[in-house]
Formats: sequence, C-alpha cells, structure tokens
Amino acid sequence: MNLKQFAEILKLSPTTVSRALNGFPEVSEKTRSRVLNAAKEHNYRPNTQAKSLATGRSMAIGHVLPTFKKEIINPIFSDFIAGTGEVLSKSGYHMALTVVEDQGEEAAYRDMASKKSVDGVIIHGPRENDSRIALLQELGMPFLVHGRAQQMETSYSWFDVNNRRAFMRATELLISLGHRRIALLNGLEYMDFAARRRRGYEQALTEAGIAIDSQIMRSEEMMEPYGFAATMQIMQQPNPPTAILVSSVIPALGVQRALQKLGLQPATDVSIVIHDDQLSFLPIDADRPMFTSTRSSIKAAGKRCAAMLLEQINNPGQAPLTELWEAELVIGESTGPVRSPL
Amino acid sequence: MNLKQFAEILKLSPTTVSRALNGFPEVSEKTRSRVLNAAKEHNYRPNTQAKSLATGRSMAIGHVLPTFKKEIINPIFSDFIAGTGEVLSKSGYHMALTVVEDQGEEAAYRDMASKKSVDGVIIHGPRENDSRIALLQELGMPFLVHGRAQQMETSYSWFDVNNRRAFMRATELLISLGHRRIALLNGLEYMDFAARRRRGYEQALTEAGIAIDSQIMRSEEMMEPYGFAATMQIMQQPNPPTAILVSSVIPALGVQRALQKLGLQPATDVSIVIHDDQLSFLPIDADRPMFTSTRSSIKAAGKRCAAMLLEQINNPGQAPLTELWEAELVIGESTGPVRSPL
DNA sequence: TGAAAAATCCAAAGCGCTTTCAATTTTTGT
DNA sequence: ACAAAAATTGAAAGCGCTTTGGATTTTTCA
Repeated sequence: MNLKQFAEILKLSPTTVSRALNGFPEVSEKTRSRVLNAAKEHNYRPNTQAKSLATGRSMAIGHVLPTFKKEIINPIFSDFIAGTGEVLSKSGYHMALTVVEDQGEEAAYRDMASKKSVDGVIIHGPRENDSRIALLQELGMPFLVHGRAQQMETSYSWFDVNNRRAFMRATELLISLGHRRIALLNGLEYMDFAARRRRGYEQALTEAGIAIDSQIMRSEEMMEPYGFAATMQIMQQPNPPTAILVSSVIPALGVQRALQKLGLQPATDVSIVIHDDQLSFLPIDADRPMFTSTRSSIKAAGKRCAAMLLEQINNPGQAPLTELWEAELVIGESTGPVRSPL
Repeated sequence: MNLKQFAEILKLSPTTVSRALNGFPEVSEKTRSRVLNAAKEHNYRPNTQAKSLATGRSMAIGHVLPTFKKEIINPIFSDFIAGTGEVLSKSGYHMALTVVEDQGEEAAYRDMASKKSVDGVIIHGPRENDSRIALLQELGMPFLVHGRAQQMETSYSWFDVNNRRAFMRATELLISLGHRRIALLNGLEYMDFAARRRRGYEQALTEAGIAIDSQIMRSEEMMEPYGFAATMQIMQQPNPPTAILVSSVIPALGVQRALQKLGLQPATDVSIVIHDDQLSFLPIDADRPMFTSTRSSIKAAGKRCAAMLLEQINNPGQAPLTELWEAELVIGESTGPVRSPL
C-alpha cells in the first residue's frame, strides 16, 4: 500500500497523512492519532527509497569493510557493531555494510557519497596516516573515526581509547612488580592504535631506564596462533622476558597455550597483561579475572561512536566532536612479582 | 550531479544515458563507451534511492539481528557476514543490518517488506520451529534460512550443514577409540542446529548400545566460560567422561583451560572433539590441528547463502533451493584411545 | 533511388514520498 | 455577528531515476 491509497482510506489528502506521520505541528492531534492508528491497523509504512529521495536522507550509516584487512571484519568488529546497531536502531537508522576488495575502498566511499546511500560513515581501523579522512572531508560526508590518525586531530571527529596511556600504565605496573624484561605482542603497527600502544610501552620503559629491545617485540595481526608462535619463540630465546604485554584476548589465548606447552605458569613464571575489549564471547571479568588487563568495552565504544556520528549528522556544520576514554586497569590472576633470576 | 545534468554535458537525453549505463541494447556501442567514460571522468553515479524507487529493487539484502540473542551477533556471525558480503558486493548488493530488541523482530521484517528496503533477507539461527519462516512467506519476501527449521523443509530455501551426521560421526569416532562415556557440551538446544547435533550424538550412542546420560550433557550459549564451568563440573563428578564433544572452538577454549586446571592432558586423559567453524581469528588447522574436529567453514557458508539468495531474488517464483553440506572429520591432537580405567 | 526495416535517440509519465503555496475551515476579538 | 487571525487541510511540483511509446535517423534491399 502506498501513501495515496492509504490516504484514500482515511479520506484525507496525502499531504495531511504525511504530516501526521512525521509529527508536523500543522495537523490536529485528533487527525494525527486517527492516522497513526490506521497506519498500525493497515500496516502502512512509507516506502524507504521514496522517502529518502524526497528528503535527501537515507537513514542509514555506512561501514566499508575491506576484505584484505582481517583486522576489520573480525570478532572485535562484531561486538562493536552490536553496540552501534543498538543505538542507531533507536533513532530509526540502520547500517549499510559494503564489503570491498583491497583497492575498491576509495571507490566505495565515493559511491556512497554520490549515490547518497548513507548519511554518514564510521571509519574503522585508522592507519597512522589515513587517506580516508581527507577523502571524506572532500566528499563532504559526515564521518566518525573509531580511533585516531596522526593527522590534525582537531579537524575531524573521532572516538578513541587512550591506548598509549593504557599500555604505559600496564608497563608501569609490570615494572613496579620488578619486571625489567617485558615483551610486547602488539597488533599491526601501521594501525594507529597499535602504534600508540607501542609508544606507551616504550615510554614507560624509557622512564624506568630500561632499554628497548626489539628482540622481544612483535607486531602482527591479533590472532590466536600469533600469540602462540611469538611466545614460543620469545620464551626460548637466550634471555627470555619475565612478563608479556598482549594486545588482545585472542592472541593471549595463544600465549597461554604456549606457556602451557613450555610448562610455565602464568603469574608465577611469566606475568601477562592483556588489553581486554570485553568481547561478549570471551568474558574474562570474574571477581578475580584470569588476566590482568587494560579494559575498555568495544561494545560501549560502538554505542558511543554511533551517538557521536548521529550528532554530527543532525548538526551539520558544527565543530568536530572528539572523545578519549581511559581504559581501566584491572588486576587479575596473570600477574605477579618477578621471580628471582634462575 | 544528477542524470539530467550529466546528460546535458554529453548532449544526450537522460533516456539514452540511462540505457547506456544499464547495458540496454538500444544504444550504439559508440555512445555507450562515450557515456561510460564520461561517467568515470565526471564521477557520476546514479542516486541509489531514485534508482530503487524507479526499479522497485533496493539492491540490498537484510539481516535482522535481535540483541538478546548473543547467538547471532557474535564472532561466528562476523565470519559469516564476511563471506556473504564478498559475494553480494560482486553483484552490486550491499547488506542492511537492523538491530532490534527482543520483541521487535517481527516488526522489523514487516518493516523491510512494506518499506521495500531490501530485496531479500537471510534468516540466522533458526529455532526448531521458527515463526519467521511463515512470516516471510506471508510477506512475500525472498529469504534464505541459514540452517533449517523442523517445519516443511521443502517449502522454503535453506542452506545447512549436516549437523546431525557430523556429531554422529564424531561420536562414532570416539566410540571406536574405546570411549563409552562421552560428554556433550552443546549449544542452546532450542536452536535447530544444536538439536540436530544432539540427535546425532544420541543416535551414535544408542547404536553402540551406550545409555544416554543427561549428567554429562549440557546445553548453553557457546562462550568460553561455559566450556570451563561445564568441564570443571562434569569432570569432578563421580563417574567422569573420558571424552568430550564440544559445539564450538570457543567453549573448547574453556574446556582446555579447565583441563589444565585439573591437571588433565587432552588426548591422553580426556579426548576432545569439537565442531570447528574455521573462524578466521582462531584457525586450528595446522598440519596436525590441535583439536580433532568436525569442520565446516562458516565463511564459505556465508558465501553460498548469499549466492543462493541472489538466485532466489533473480528468479522469482522458482522452487525453493536447498543445500546440505557435509562437515569434514579432521583428526587432530586432542583425541586418543581411552585410558584403561583408573 | 525510394520504400521498408533497423537502429538510434528522445519526451514524458511514473515510482512514492515531502513540501511549498494556497485554499478552506475554525477560532478569536470586538 | 462579522472581519481578522489562526488552525487545518489540499493541490501540485519536485526528488532522480527508469521505461513506454514515439520520433528521427540510418541502413537495407528491390
């Protein structure tokens, strides 16, 4: 059923019906409730594309997902999107996901802009210097970066967790426990968040007068086997670390597996601190969590990102919004004082 | 830029340009390539909503994601969607995700149907008897079920893995290794796939003359802590199992953690068989995988589901499509012959 | 060469909505 | 009770595209 037919049933003009449905003040409350009830009864809903065409708003926000970066379509993403979706749907928005191959990313954004298929986008996994930011600014498309890029932090809207500080504090914690040889299993360091984490780690070491040793630092995609392989390797080196800093629960599972294989006990033999995104399927937050962690919910981040983007969309021309959350440092069972050297 | 303006640049009518762009035969190859080049040069792309409005096709397929079922927005979903998205984008489709609260699910489907905002939907996580199937049939919306429901399997399109058979074979394998006390850590059994798995497990036991013992069977959401808690409990019972069948890698991690805590060795003390969805971030497929598993890639499933749905959409009125894949039984390091009783 | 056939192009209607501008009805103030 | 003001409703244009039916040009063939 379309508007015209629906209006005929009501013996009203399409104009009035449209106004009633969209909450315009020109229509009397009596008519409005009559329309609203009839809409429910006859199950009438305005056609999306017609509405979008007329209003110029698509009521959708976009995510462009490049296939080659597993960093993006991953379990972390699914939790993030659960948060985003929740907030968006409350405002009548939905999400449009476009999967693109490597090169197609720029084209996908241009597409969305010129087709006007979304009202805004969320940028995932920003690089240290990310070309998408300039692109979207050029296209005049509202966007929000989940994370940050190095460039001009005041010129665009972003939401981020203080990754540098989180890893600095984590490192400091380990140092305060007497550890002086601390490994870092980082994410891919061309990703901005990983670069920042590394800086936090290095800063803490430097301030404690500990030399940075690339022998015990790794940077790879955050998957389980990475944690396993890196730990096996690092722990079997001549001068193995007494503590390991891990970028996510997922590689941490691999770390754990490796330690087990090596016959090493977390906390007593090797301390572990991880960054915990509070993934819904891997909750580690018991009364005494199994891992000591820098904790920050990715789902909450998703919610906040959605809200911020909507605000941008609804107030065009306003100054960029930025927000930086601190991660929580949670002491769990995986850390302890350094063992006296063997 | 809109079609009219773009046509003016070319000194052609909008009609011709539209035809050239959409590959209609009435336009000469010369004009077509001229149009195509100009489109690229001027970065012209037809407005999505206008096009949809005119054609009646949205070029999107929908996913309705209820928030309360973590079963759906989860890491498995993210891999699935990566597959779906890949196939869809090759056909010019994108995905529209709508997150809804508990009750809102039916409304969301009605919404999509009456707003014509998607051309088809994929149904996730079917229950044993799922009301969404009848609903979508009533709405006349093309859909494909990932999994099956009990009802009338010939009346709708579905794609499924032979879960019953997979778990039957897994159980048989364990039995052939001498195990007679086999625990089952299943997913939620109101989900069709889990119910089928259970039947497969029970069938194998029954055929081997082994009694079914609900003391060593669990059914919960497939998260890590579930695997841990269930294993701790089951293994500390009077008559603990010698083997455990686990519904997913994720709880299997918990199982592993529990065994470690209990000082039990996989394969030697307790055999483990899991179902492996080949999640991208938890690949367990080495030359000799760490887990023996029934393996079936969720991403491949996503791809196939997308292709099947597109076929449905493009051939309206054709008979329902169904496809059943067999899982692969892969021997890994987590199974071995039963230990002689203590 | 000229009529018929084929190829190429275009004007205009329509998809279902919003919104401007105008018309109509109701309320207000004297 | 009547003009002016306010409230309520509608007609019609427009959003940017596709597509029908028709017009124009080019090609074919006797």
